[in-house]
Amino acid sequence: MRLPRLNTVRSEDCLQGMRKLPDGFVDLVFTSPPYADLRDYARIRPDDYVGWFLPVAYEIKRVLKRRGSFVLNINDRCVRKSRHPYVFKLVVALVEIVGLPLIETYIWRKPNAMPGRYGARPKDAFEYVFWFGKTTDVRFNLASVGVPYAQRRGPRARRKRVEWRTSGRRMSDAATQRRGWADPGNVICCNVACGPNPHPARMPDELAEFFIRLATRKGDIVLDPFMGSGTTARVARALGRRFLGYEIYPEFLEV
Amino acid sequence: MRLPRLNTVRSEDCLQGMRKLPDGFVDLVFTSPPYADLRDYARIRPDDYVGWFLPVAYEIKRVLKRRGSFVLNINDRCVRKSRHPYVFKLVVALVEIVGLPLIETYIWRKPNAMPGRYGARPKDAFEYVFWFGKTTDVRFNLASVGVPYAQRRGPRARRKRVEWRTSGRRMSDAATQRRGWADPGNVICCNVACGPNPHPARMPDELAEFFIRLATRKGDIVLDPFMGSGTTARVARALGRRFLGYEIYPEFLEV
DNA sequence: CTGCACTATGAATCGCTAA
DNA sequence: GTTAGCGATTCATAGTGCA
Repeated sequence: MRLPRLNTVRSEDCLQGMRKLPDGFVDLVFTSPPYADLRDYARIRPDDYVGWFLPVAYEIKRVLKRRGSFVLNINDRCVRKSRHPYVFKLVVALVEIVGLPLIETYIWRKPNAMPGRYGARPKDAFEYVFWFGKTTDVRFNLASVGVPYAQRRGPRARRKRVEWRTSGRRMSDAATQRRGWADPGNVICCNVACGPNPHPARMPDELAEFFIRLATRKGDIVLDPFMGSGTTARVARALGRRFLGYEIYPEFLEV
Repeated sequence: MRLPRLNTVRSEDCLQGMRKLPDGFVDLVFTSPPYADLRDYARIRPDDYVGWFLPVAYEIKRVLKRRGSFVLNINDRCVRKSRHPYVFKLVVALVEIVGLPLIETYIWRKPNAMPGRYGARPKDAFEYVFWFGKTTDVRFNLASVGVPYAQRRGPRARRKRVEWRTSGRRMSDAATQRRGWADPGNVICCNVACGPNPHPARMPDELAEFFIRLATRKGDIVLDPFMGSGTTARVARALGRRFLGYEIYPEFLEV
C-alpha cells in the first residue's frame, strides 16, 4: 500500500482518501465537518446527517492509533423554530454504534458571536467540540494548555462601589505551588475568526491549537477529513506536527 | 378535580402529584432532577435514566399551557473513563418520543467549578440547560434578562449589584447603554453556590431567576417537580410568580 | 472602610481493596 | 464476575477576622 505524502492537502473525497490509509496510522483526527443544511456546496439534510457521517466515522476509527483521538467541532441548527437533535443523535450513534467512547465534551464559547437574527432567540454563543477516543486510554497532555491562576482583582481599588472583591487564592497546597498552572476546564473561550476569507466557516487558530496541543506530541500525525480553509494544516505545521488533509472542493485549497 | 393550593411545596412524588393537575395549568416547568448515579437518596443508573424520566416528561407536557416551557438543568457523568451519553439520549427521546420541541440549548458556565482531580480530564466547568416548549410558540421575553437587576437581600445589609454576565465581564458597553439591554446569548455565567447548605446540589438563585424571567410574566405559575433546596420556589415568589413544587425527600423541605 | 490572610466547600473521577 | 467504599487530587469563590 502506497502511503500518501504527508503535509499535503489532497483534493479528494475524504472517504476515498482515508481508505488508502493503513490501520492505526493517525494520532489525531481534528475536524469541523459541514454542518447540516447550512452550506450550498454540501447540503446535508439534518435528518440525513447521521447516516451521511457514519461511514466517515468508521474510517476515522480504523485509521486511528490505539491511543489516538477524534475531535469533532459541530453545531446544531434550527428547523421550523426548534433545534433539530441531529447533533445529539450523532453523538449517541458514534458512542453506541461505531464504538467510539466519548472522552470529554468541550464547549467553544464565542464572545464575539453574531447577534441572533430571529426575534425571540438568543444569539448562538457556543459550539460543541466532542472528544472521542479510539479507546478510553487517549493521550491527554493537560499541562500543554494550562492557564495562569485567577488574579486577585484590583489591588488599586478603582474607587468603584463594592465590585472589586479580594478573592484570596489559596496557594498553601504544595502541589499547586509546584505546578504553576491551572486546569482550563472544558469551556474554551475563543473568538470567531473573521476578516477576508474564502471559506464561509473558518475555524479559529486558537481552537485548533488547543486540541492539537492537548492530544498530540511533536511529530505526530494530524488528519482533517474536511479541511476547509486549512486551519488544521496551518496550525499543525506551526506546532511541529505532521498533517494530512482532504478537501473535495478545490476552491478552498490554499496550502 | 380539586386543585392543590398554590405557593406550597408538597412532600409527594412528583408523578403522583402532577397527575392531580388539570391539562394546560402551568406556564413554566423549571427543574433540575437528580442526576444519574450521583445521589445516594435517588440512585438512577445512567442506562435507566431515560426510562425513568419519560413518564415524568409526559406529565410535564400535559400540564403545560399551550405557550408554556419546560426548562431542564442536567449534566452527564463519567462511567469507566468516558462520558455516558444518557443526557443526549434523553434530549432525543424528549423531542422524538414525547414530542417536546427543543427551543434552545443553554450552557451554564461555572467559573468556580471544582477542579478535575486526576490526570486525563479537565474540570467540569458547565452544565446543560435545555429549553423545551409544549409548542414552538413559547413565551420568550428576551428583554427581561437584558436588563441589569438588583439582588441580594441577605442577612448582611451589604447590597451588591449583580448583572447577567456572559463572558465574565459585565454587560455595560455601548450597545447595552443604547438599547437598554443586550442579548445575553445562550451561555450563562453563574457561580456555583457555596457555603453551608442542607442540600448537596443547590441551584444558584441567578440561574433560576434568568429562566423564570425569560419564560414567564408576573402571576404565572411555575412548577418544579424536583424541588430540592427550594431555589425555584424562593425565586418565583421573589419575582411575583406563583409556584407549585414536589419534593419526595422531606429532609429538604424548608419552605 | 480597605487590604490582607486564612478557611470552608462545591451535581467529581480514578484506582484500589474488600465483600 | 460485580459492586460498594475509601483516599488522593485541586481551584475559584464567599466568609470571617485582624491591622
